[in-house]
Amino acid sequence: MTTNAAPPTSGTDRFLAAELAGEASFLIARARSRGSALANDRLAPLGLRVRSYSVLSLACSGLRPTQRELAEFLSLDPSQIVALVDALEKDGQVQRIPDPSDRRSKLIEATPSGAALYARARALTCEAEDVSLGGLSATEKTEFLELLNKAAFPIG
Amino acid sequence: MTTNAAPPTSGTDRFLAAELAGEASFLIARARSRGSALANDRLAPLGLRVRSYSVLSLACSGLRPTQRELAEFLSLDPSQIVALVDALEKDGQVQRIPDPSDRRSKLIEATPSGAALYARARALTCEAEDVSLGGLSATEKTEFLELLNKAAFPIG
DNA sequence: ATTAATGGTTGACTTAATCAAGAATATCAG
DNA sequence: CTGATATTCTTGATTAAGTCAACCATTAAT
Repeated sequence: MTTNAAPPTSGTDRFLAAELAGEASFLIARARSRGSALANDRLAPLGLRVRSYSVLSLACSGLRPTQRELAEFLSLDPSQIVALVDALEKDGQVQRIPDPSDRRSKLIEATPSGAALYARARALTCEAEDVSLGGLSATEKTEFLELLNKAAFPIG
Repeated sequence: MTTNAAPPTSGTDRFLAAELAGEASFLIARARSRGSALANDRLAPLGLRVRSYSVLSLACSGLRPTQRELAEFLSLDPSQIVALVDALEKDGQVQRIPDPSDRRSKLIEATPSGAALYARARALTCEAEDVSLGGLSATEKTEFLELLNKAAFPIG
């Protein structure tokens, strides 16, 4: 038996001492990488990814977003929304509905099938979130979400 | 004058009521998108991006990481590290040093030029972080970083 | 000494991000 | 109303990022 007193953490723990480990951009990138990998794994059986899931989620919100609004809210390029909605629409989960007040824009709404899919997907992403944030207590989790919200929506 | 009592926030604020707005994966994705866009803009004049910056940062840490360690710590594929180190090395900011204890692996260390570049880059990313997390008070910021750390490094 | 495992590298391939331009519609100035 | 300007969605091109399998050199295990 070697002098193996260290717990089986990770092997790169010594880099926690580096300046980088204190920078938000790095920590967010790493948290996102882990979290979205988890969520994507769980969503895969449903034919969804975190991206398409987020579009489906807003399509299910009853708020009838336009594609432009989806792009802004999700921090994506409008052309990316086109591709995401195309895929969901071809799959019958979502519909493009002509905006009565502006014939340029299209309202994105979930079909019944899409709503059912979302219900299942939502359970999976919540599960993934629980795993992903497993290191946080319940109160820490809510505090974290609150601060994340402020970071994600600066002025608003 | 229309009944425009709402402050000029964003135009998509109504989606804050959607379920999605309470999910960590979405909030993290959005925070990262905003944050890394800010950081990339500031780093661009130095010929860096957040990715290459993070490699340079660890190369400047004095911890002499191997490429494998960089990949693990940064949640990147080893082949991505190759490309990042290639670019930094060709630019003279970083060196591949043969690991005396394992001739397979290479230790990544910053050159003096790389260290100088990092000093300037670090100032810019800190500045970007201040802007990015401008919605948080000082205490909230430290609390946020602490929670982010727990989310980014679950067990460790 | 053979076998298996690891670290770096390359190449192929898929997905994501960025950007410019076009068609349809809406808004605004005069 | 008319012409100029802006907006929405769309397409296409281009670059960056992520994923994966295979290879060589080396190390570790049997």
